[in-house]
Amino acid sequence: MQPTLNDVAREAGVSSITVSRYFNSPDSVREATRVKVEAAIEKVGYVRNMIAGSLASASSRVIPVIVPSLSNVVFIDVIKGLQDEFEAHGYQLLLGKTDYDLARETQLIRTFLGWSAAGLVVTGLRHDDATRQILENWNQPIVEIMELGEGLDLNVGMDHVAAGRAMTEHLLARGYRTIHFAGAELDRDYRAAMRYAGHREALAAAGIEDAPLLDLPVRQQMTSGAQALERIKATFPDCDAIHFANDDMACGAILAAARLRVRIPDDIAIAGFNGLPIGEHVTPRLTTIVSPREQIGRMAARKLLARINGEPVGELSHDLGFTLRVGGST
Amino acid sequence: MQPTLNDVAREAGVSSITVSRYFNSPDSVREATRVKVEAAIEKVGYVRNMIAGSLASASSRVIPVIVPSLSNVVFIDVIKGLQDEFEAHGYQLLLGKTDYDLARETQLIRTFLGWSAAGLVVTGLRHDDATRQILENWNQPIVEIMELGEGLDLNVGMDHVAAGRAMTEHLLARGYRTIHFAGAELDRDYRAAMRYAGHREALAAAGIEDAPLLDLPVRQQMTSGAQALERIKATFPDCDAIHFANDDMACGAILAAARLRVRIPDDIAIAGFNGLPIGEHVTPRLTTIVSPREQIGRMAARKLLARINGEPVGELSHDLGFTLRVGGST
DNA sequence: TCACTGAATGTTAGCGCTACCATGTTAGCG
DNA sequence: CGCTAACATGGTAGCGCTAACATTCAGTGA
Repeated sequence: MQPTLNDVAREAGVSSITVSRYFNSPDSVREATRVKVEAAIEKVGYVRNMIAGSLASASSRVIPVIVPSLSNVVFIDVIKGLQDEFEAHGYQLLLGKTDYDLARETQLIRTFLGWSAAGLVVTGLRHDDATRQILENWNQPIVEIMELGEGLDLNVGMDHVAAGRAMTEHLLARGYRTIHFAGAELDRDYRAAMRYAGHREALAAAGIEDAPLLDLPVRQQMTSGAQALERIKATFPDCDAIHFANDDMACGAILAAARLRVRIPDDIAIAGFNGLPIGEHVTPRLTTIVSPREQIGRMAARKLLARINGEPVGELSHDLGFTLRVGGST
Repeated sequence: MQPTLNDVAREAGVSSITVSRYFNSPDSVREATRVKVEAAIEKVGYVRNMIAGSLASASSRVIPVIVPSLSNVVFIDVIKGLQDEFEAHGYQLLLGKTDYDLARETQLIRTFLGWSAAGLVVTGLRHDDATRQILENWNQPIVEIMELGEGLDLNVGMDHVAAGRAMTEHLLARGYRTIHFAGAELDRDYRAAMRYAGHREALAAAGIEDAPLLDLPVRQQMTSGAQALERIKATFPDCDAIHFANDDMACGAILAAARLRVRIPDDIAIAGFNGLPIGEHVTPRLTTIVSPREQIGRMAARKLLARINGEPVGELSHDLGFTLRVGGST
């Protein structure tokens, strides 16, 4: 049997609540007591029982993080940022994955509420009515991440419509006119669809009404990218640029270009989104939009922790922006 | 306030323990009762309080997973496998990261024990004495993943020495003789160092005693790869093959080859390790060893769950093997 | 010296659930 | 129809901790 607070208390010659305070509000125990307690903890080999503490205080130092997928580097980077901040502040990250299924999201959130979580991080602003209802009645802080807008509580992300617009404005400024947008399963990856919307806006602003879209079924992103390039080249010989939904596809296209006898950017320019390292290593370098993935995680964690600790959080919605990184591919 | 088991019980006209049984051993409640309980749960909007349940039963459906890093795709894939299996069986994954620091590992494990975890997944077989002592006294199942050997309890992974040997045997069979091994921070990435040991074995077996090693400080893996190629080409003009510690570095080298005026494989052959998708997209295709990352996660989870449920687990140590995938780079 | 104050510590009563044992209920059988 | 066995359900205690209030203690000024 593991030793309990009482064992420590007996050993230290104090009451158990004093030991509890030693952990939870160290400033409220005297130096001399602290020393005794520390010695006793060491001696009996005490390990805090988080479960009991959470039950008694009706809140646990656990924060569920719900993401749609773990196959996408984007979410990995976000998780990294979250995990770093949480761990540094003594909070544990509980990982949930929806596979882009809103019903699954509801189910996960239900389960997680049973953990008396201190807060919640959830991807996106689109939820089930059921999810929305549960969360509106839950009185712990929530951060919705990735995109920007009117949310349930806190919100950290970037403007995907603006990002799509910015990239297409760049392509137009470079003189490209017949710009195709290529993505994979845009119905589930609705943030990519938002970038496509921005893309259309930019084209419309330049007087171009036609915004051809190639929406492939996902297999493997790089393969889809290569396939997209091949398909567009064959079908639309006058296409002069492809705006890809992400860097993986874009790099897949660049890497396949030699084989397909396409010169980049002379025959077709290629643009991506995310700013993954690989974009810096292909030839020519990929023009892309660097998304603040890890920062989103960090900032989301910080806001959540601030809210939990009753500190000011500033603006409810936090835009972390993005950067256009121009390479040789456009 | 959230409704409790008692509220459900009152509503259903049964006792709270019956509702508890409805959740924990559904087979032991009568059909008629089950229906009443279900209706009551629905009516009051009951959500199970996992914390209270875990305290009472002294075990929670939580499984801590400890990995050294989240920046490495390898661990991401493993986590994906683990998460899939755990989630399907109603277990939650608690994520911990050591940053390759064994003392941090001890600390994390201590914290996690306070969660009355049902089991534990930890990376590698090398641990602190403190960690070892804690875990030996802990009577819940443990899986050590990635490498193979005599462990604390269960063990799922692959043989890294054999993998290194296999690749170098392939290179030797292709006729390469002056083979350099290039890695990054091999002291912390000791599994890569094991592959280097296998590499040396293969060379020795072929009567080659010299096994030059380039161990770079990590910056970004692809960049290090490019750098390694550049450095080796400049310093060792007669080197005819580089055996890289991983695919990222190897692909970094392949992508930098044109710029460095190195023809692959004619001037220098390139080999990697892991079997990442990108290896299939570079030109020439990367020769690599496909590691069973996601399977390691799945198998580890399955063994752990089997042990938790008192089912047979088979061999304590499970070798998931590896495959040599030959591309044009060798 | 004593009342007075604020800081430090203690007492008590649960948090919501499940283990354990006790009791009731049903079906099967001679 | 009574008896038994198997099944279904209930009562009670307690998991290890913390919230809330109660008490003690040290230090202060009159």
